[in-house]
Amino acid sequence: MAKKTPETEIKQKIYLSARKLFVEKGYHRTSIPDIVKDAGVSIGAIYHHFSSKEELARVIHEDAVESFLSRYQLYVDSQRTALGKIRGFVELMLSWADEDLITVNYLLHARPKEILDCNFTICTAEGLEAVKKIVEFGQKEGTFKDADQILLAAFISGPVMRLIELKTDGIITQPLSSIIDTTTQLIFDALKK
Amino acid sequence: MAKKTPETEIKQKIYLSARKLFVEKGYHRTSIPDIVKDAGVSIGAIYHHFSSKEELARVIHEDAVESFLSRYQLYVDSQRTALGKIRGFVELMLSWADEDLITVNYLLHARPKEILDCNFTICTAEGLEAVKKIVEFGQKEGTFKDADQILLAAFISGPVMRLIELKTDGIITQPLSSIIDTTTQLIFDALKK
Amino acid sequence: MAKKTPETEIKQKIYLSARKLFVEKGYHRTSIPDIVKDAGVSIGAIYHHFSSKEELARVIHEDAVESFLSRYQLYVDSQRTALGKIRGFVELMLSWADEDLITVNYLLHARPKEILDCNFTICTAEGLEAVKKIVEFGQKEGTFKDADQILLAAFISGPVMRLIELKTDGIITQPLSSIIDTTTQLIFDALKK
Amino acid sequence: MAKKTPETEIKQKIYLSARKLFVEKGYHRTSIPDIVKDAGVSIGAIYHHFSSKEELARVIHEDAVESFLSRYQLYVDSQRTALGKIRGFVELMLSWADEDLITVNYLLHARPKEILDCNFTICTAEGLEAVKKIVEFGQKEGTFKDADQILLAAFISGPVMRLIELKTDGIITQPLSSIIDTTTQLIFDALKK
DNA sequence: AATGAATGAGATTTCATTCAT
DNA sequence: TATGAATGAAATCTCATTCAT
Repeated sequence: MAKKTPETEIKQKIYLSARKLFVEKGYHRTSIPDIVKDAGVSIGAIYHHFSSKEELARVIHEDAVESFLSRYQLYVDSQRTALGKIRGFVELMLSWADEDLITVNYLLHARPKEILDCNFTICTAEGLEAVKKIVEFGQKEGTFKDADQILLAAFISGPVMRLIELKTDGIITQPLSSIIDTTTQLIFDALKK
Repeated sequence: MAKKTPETEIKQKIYLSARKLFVEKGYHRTSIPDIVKDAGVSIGAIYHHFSSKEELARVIHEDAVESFLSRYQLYVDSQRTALGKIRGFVELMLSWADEDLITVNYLLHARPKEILDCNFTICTAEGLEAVKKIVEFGQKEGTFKDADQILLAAFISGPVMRLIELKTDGIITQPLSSIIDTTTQLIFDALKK
Repeated sequence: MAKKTPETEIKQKIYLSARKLFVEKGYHRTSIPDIVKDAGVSIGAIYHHFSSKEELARVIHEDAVESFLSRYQLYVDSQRTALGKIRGFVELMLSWADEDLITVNYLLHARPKEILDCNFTICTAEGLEAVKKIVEFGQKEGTFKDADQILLAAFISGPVMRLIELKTDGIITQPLSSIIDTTTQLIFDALKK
Repeated sequence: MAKKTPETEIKQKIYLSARKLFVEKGYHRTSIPDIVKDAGVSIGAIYHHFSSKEELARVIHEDAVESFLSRYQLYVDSQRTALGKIRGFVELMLSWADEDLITVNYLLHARPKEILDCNFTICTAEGLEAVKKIVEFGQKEGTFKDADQILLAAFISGPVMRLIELKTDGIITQPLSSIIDTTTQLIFDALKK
């Protein structure tokens, strides 16, 4: 498992409650007392383990990015064809969302702008780089269209993100893993020459 | 012009400053004093024109939805082919984003959950319905695949939303209207039989 | 009256309560709720008039310094002999302490170090300069000893400050103005050639 | 040596760091974590050796008083003339300040009001008594003026305290022991008949 | 003796909102 | 209409202290 888990049991409880509440209610509508209630710990314990509410959000976010990147290696880098890589990416995201919708949503929606003054769009940036690498590979392979890489990348991440959103909003009810194949095919249809 | 414009100059100033700040910093990080400063009006003026901060957000949001729907009629409903409707939708969104990125972002990102307790997911709901109508049309026409409508809809809205995000983040620098044709083509390639 | 008085009645109440409490209990043992209770105003009113507790202390302090300087002009600068200036200084401090022990104590004891990170020892600095000017004058006049100016200055301010402290602590019970003459004489005996 | 030194090395470290920080930043701005950092010990160690932060302050203070009193015996009580006693007091204070400015400042400035609810003005009280004894001696001897004893006492302690303050603030840079003679002479000039 | 995780009361400050003018 | 002084609930965070190890 690539997920970095916090050391102590209490730290873990704080971490999980905070992540859940941040996704459910948003960062700003989640107060420290909310986390205290949900995690069943004291205020002091939170500040003992995390220097501030903001730092708590940052740690959660960085863990999610790290988790994404290690899954990416497993599902995408290991594939040797463009189609395989697309399928890997789709499978990574959709099955991960089935398994841990909270973390995936945190990754997709924790808009740093909402939390921090300075933009550290590590999410957008890292996510984009990862997907652009797939596009580059497909173009070198000769499988993909020669259109702008960023545009093509939007056709990989865009539909996947949208599907996860629709699952979160309860509009899609079936497991996302049941539509991995179709999704992969549609993306491929869009990108292939 | 479909945009409902506030009546007085002061109300207009409040409206524009609030919308700008909500997009720039998020709803919760924008305080009434922030709006006072930016708009150069008094606290009293804000509460004279809007009953609460929440109502201010709701008015802005509803205007954006209304604006979207009237543009939808113009660009999409008027089209008589599935391809035409896709092109219309893409053109509507991308040229609108070029023209008024703030409003479009407000529409896409104002997550009601962040603002209100009760979900008034008018955005997601309305947006989804609109796009699903295109899918239905294309399937009736016999042009589109017979896959799940929601899945196909995700291939229309997903990439478009992603492109607007990338423009907002400064990763795409060219006008979005310059990629209307290619985007349309890629969506069509994904959906067509 | 040289004392700058705050504009509104409420601001005035906050100012006076804060000054009283800061002197009585010290800056750090005086909480905002303490001031709220004593002044009979709301928390919000305090923050409406003063940007922070620290600023409240700074304003009080600066007023006291300003008040000191204008009294100094009146009592000391107007005198044309060294003895007259010493008497003026002693009278200024001791009669002021009789009249407004709180302000004088604030001036003498508000150790900026207790309140702020950076030292802005305006009190010490201003006070010292004022007293050093008397010493310079007396040396030019030929009345005072030729010892180090700072040392001589310590014989003007030191006993006066000590007397005010003893009055504050309740060890001296008579009005300080009753010992102006003797105090002046003793200082003069120490400094004169 | 009259100074009661804490028994263990760790207790000593805590004691010295606390005293230094109390003087540097004031009692209230010094937190237990500050002492932990400065002394390089654990929280537990502090509470093992001292029952509370307040007790730590009290022990430091009482040590300083005790140290003062034993020095007083040595420097003042041993003298058999009023002039000798004044010189003894001045030497005691100024050379002690050169040697251990922190302790002396603690003695002079630790305003109990800042620390405790109940006044334990041991400093003011003990200090005053000591100096008043010199005045009594000088009056009995027939050397000193017949003015109020407290007033005369203020001319012994006031200038000395002021000089130490000026040294602490960096306004006096030379060693205070270099001005023992002049200071003695000036005090004597003020008090003598 | 020594540690440091855990506690929770209490501190300062913010900010949406009201209301007298 | 328009103003901004005033309110006070609620937010984040600090810190002296306890206690199991």
